[in-house]
Parts: sequence; structure tokens; C-alpha cells
Amino acid sequence: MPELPEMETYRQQLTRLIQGAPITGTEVTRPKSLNVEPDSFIRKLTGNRIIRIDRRAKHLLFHLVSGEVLLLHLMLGGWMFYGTEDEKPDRTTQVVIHFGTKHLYFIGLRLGYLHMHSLPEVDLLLGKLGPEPLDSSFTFPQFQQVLKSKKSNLKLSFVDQSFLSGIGNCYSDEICFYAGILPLRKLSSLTEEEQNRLFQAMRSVLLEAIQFGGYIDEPLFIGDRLTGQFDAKCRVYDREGEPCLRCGHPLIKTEVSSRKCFYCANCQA
DNA sequence: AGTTATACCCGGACGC
DNA sequence: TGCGTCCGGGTATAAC
Repeated sequence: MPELPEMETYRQQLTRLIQGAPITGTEVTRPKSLNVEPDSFIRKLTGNRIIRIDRRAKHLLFHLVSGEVLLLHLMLGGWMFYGTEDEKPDRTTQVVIHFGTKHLYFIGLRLGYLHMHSLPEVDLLLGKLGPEPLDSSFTFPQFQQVLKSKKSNLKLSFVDQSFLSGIGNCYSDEICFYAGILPLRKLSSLTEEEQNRLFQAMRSVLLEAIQFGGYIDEPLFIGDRLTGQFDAKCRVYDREGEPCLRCGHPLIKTEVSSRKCFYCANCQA
């Protein structure tokens, strides 16, 4: 669910909201979300500070003064809220980190987690991830190399985190639509011109989604006007039967290896 | 090696 | 309104 643009939006906003702020308390209501005992987790966080927030693929890395890293993956349906107890949405929370009167609430962590690691451990854990699609050092020739690394179709390749990292079910469809290429196309069938269109589409879609705060429909804090604006700008995802924004033909929904997949049969080839 | 099936997890939406 | 049922979906791992 939350993919690269959603996590990047969280990273940017949280950096502004909590970077450097003293952690005054920690609550754990779902120990399964953690990789250490709740007591130990609370002890490690309380009194500590987050000095920097990085994003790698769909993960956020909260770097603590102590040198340890809190590694967050929201998986499906996970989201966050920052604010006072009064402002908190009426949802079950799994972990809460206190910053004085305002708290960071972790909500919807089912398969999602908050794991405490040393820096080398994090490097090891994230080592198998493919390149960051928006990294300035990730150029078109490198994209072409990556395309050679798999024999499958576009849909499955885009959601494979060892192929490219950070793209999930929604943005894979959005990128294919923007490029005018069917998600079921085999990588080996792509012409160089199509490869180039995909590369440009990938950058455009992800950058636009970040600019508009991703598609998460819950605001991060009261008065947050950024988060979720991209939800209205998704062109194909979850729009089965709706007219294609480019040609008007009804959008098709299909299933690819038990994943939802949306496309326009008329203007994607 | 490359691809595919399966377990994991439980809040909340939905039906009656 | 209340209670029971079932879906969603990224990732690790096992199984082809």
C-alpha cells in the first residue's frame, strides 16, 4: 500500500515535525510489531532523539542519537498520525512515540513493523533491494541494464523490490499507463524507444506523486493539506470501468499472479 | 536460477 | 446495535 511517494512524503513531513525533538515516552500495545521486548524498546527510545530520517524503498530509517536505527515498514494498510491525544483519529494504535504533548501514532501495523537495529544490520537487511528509481545516479543506461535482468512482464518486474525498489501495485500500473505500454508486456519485447518512455514515465509519475503527497487518504496531522492529494490523480489504479482519461475507453481490471492490475486496452500497447 | 505458491497478520467493512 | 465473517496485499520463505 504505502509505496515510495507515500513514504517520501512521510519522510519530508516528519523531518520537519520531529527531527531533533526529545522523545518523552513510548507506548507499545502490539509487541509483535517489534523485534525486541517492549521494555527494551521503550528504554532505547525514551530520552533519545531522532537526528535524521532517511528513506530506502518503502522503508523509513529513524536514526537515533544513540547510533541505533528504528526501521519502519508499513506494509499493507499501515499509516501514521502526528498530534495531541485529542487530535488522534479514533483508530487502534500499535505503537506511540511521545514528543511532549504531541505524539507520533503508528496505526494499521498488521504485517508492518518497527524494528530496532544497528547501522550494519540495516545495511545488511536492505542490501538486496534494487536501485532507487529516482536516484540521480540511476540513469537510462542503468535502467536498460536492469530491464535485462528479468524475463518476466512489466507488472511483476515493477513490484519486485530486487528489480527496482519502492514501486508497488498502484505505481506499477500508473507508470505503464503513462508510458502507454501494457503491464503484461514481456521485458524482452520492449523496443529502445519504449524503454525510454518507461524510464521517463517512471520518473514523471513518482515525482508528481511526491509533489502531491502520495495517495494515503489520512492526513499526517491536523491541517495537513499535502498528504493524499495524489489519490485524485491516479489515472488507472482502482478505476475499473471508468473512462480512460486519455481516450475515454473504459479501463480494464485484470489479475496478474493474484495482484490487481488496471490498464487501458485502447491506448496502451 | 528463476519463478510461483503460501503463510503471515487483524482491523474494519460488511451482512444479517 | 451487535455479533460473526472475511478480505486485503507486501514480503519472506518454501516449493516447484
